Amino acid sequence: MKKAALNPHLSVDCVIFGYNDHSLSVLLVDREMPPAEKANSTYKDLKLPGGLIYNDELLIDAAARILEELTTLQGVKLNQFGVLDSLDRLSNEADRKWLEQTTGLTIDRVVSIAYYGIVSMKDLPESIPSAHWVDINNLDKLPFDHEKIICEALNVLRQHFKKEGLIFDILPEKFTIHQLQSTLAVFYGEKADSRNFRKKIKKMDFIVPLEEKQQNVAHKPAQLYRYDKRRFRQFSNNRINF
Amino acid sequence: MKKAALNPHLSVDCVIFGYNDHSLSVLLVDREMPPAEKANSTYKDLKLPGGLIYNDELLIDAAARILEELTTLQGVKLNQFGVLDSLDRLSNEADRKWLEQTTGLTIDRVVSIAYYGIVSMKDLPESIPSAHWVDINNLDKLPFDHEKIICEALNVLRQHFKKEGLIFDILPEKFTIHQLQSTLAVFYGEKADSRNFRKKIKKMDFIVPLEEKQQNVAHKPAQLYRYDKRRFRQFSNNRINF
DNA sequence: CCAAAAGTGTTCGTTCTACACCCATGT
DNA sequence: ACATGGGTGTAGAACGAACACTTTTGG
Repeated sequence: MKKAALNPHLSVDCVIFGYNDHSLSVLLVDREMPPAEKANSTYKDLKLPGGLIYNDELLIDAAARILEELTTLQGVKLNQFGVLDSLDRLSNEADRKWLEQTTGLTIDRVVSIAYYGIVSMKDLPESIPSAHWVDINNLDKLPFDHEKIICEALNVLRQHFKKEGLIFDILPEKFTIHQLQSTLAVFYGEKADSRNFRKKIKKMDFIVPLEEKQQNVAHKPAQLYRYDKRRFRQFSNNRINF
Repeated sequence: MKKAALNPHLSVDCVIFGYNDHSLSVLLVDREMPPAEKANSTYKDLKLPGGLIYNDELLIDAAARILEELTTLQGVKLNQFGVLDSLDRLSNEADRKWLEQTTGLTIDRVVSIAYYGIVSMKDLPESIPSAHWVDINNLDKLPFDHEKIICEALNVLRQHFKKEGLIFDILPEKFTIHQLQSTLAVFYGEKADSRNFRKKIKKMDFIVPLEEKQQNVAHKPAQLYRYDKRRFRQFSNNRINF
């Protein structure tokens, strides 16, 4: 029930990372094209979820809305990380026609603002209609500059883990050091020495031990910790040492 | 001689830092307003140089063009660092009218992409018509969110010094360690121990000693160095230790 | 001979790295 | 009893911080 019009010059694109215990994927959506065009395209018909914004809409709200429309995902925390303004983004005639057909507008120039988000694939239904998880290491050719965007998103995301404590957004409220370490490992693709890792963590006073341990696990139950955002903001002079 | 139209939805803003041996300033331009409005405004009539882009223009080209139009500065290397999309950017009626009058367009929503640049004030004419250098520590109230933008620009700039070797863009091709250190000091507002600084620098093999020394200086002539971009890209695993 | 910046080493504390074994629990 | 992850300590290397004096040049 939007009153404002679509803005034919501004779009958003979303890079949604999905992780589980072992792998990291990106969410891509199907692009429907007229069959004639389909034959011509050198690309797979997968793209990042994205689209035009409304004139009375914040970019981040547009990103959330479009993500929901295309993938049904809700409540994903989105972070802006880039701007795409090259003049040849629509140089593929099929791409432009597709946009004009799906929006009903005349499109000449679209600048796109890029967002990324992270979700746990385990918390989601097995499959999402008209969307697909693609492993970060198996990306095929994608339309536009979408590969570059994804790569850039991953870099920014890793920085945000360090600078903004973003990792704690995707951990449960109570977590073990092991969980923290192996979640990080998924995003960095490597696992460091766990003794040294523990030493580091214990020095970070924004990671607070609870008076509580794991229960019902088939091994020595682990100490649980929580993340104290306030202490992080105050104390840390920026940049965690992960 | 542009054929394309102004894009009423997209603008750029430029934060141009000017430095000399001792201080760091930002370039602001006068904003002409009808006298009636002028009386109402709580702001000084200074703003960041910025304006709408043309539809066939890259954002960075627009930024360079607008910077030149408003300040006559040419050839400043510009770096994108932010996006401004809040809905109340034009909630000050005077601001919106000013935009509509100067562009001749109906303006409802403008998203702005922010760029920063750095120039040596010594290399420029004493005064620039209708523009002013304002010391970074003496910023008065500015329209919109321009104060926040400037602050953000400075943070990003400091990061780019470390991550992208940006500092070497503003040093002469042949420079001394002292020059490097005191230039950094202007942007960080502090100067560290020079013995330790030298030790650090000597370990960076992308800072290469030349077979050449200063001449005609009233003190022991200093070793000159150059910056080797290729070695920096290859070797440095990102982030100089300044 | 003075002013001005160049250049140089050592010590001490901190942090980083590499590395191997026993512990508590559920099945 | 075994499988699973939880949890611990130490030694050596690398790094960062603090610190003061001599050198070379031009004026």
